[in-house]
Amino acid sequence: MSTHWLMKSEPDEVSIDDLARAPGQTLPWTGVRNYQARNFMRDAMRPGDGVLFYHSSCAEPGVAGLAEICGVPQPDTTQFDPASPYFDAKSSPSLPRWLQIDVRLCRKTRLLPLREMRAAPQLATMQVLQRGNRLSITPVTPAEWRAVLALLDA
DNA sequence: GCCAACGTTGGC
DNA sequence: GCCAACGTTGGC
Repeated sequence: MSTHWLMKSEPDEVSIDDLARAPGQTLPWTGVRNYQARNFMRDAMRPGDGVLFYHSSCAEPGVAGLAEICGVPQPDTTQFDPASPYFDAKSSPSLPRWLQIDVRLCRKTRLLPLREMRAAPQLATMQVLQRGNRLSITPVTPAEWRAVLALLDA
């Protein structure tokens, strides 16, 4: 069982500063529309799991902070909202297709750029760095987690 | 804006 | 169940 994760967010949508400003520095992680990522939430995430908060699709992609999983998965509210870009007409409240889970900020860090991550041999196994990776949630091994923390503190 | 990689859709 | 077409992701 994994206890660490990397979660991608587009800072134009939800940035590390948005998380820092949120009540309780906690936000529901909504908008996941990939079954593999959903299944991680449903089957493997536990309260207290460590999260690398990653900024993607932006000028400076990379890890922007440390967070943790809070609570248990719930139906993603955006799937039922016709005004939301994440609306899913094929889902229904009686049989929700997509899940959200609360994420709480532990600390904002320096931006650890993707470029620097790629250059670190001890991070070479990270799933997010593998060719063609598109998953918005990926498991992080304890060794990878420690290596990222070491780079952040360096 | 480009484009490689990958997931999803839908006809058969 | 196959698989071609299409849409999305996300770094560059």
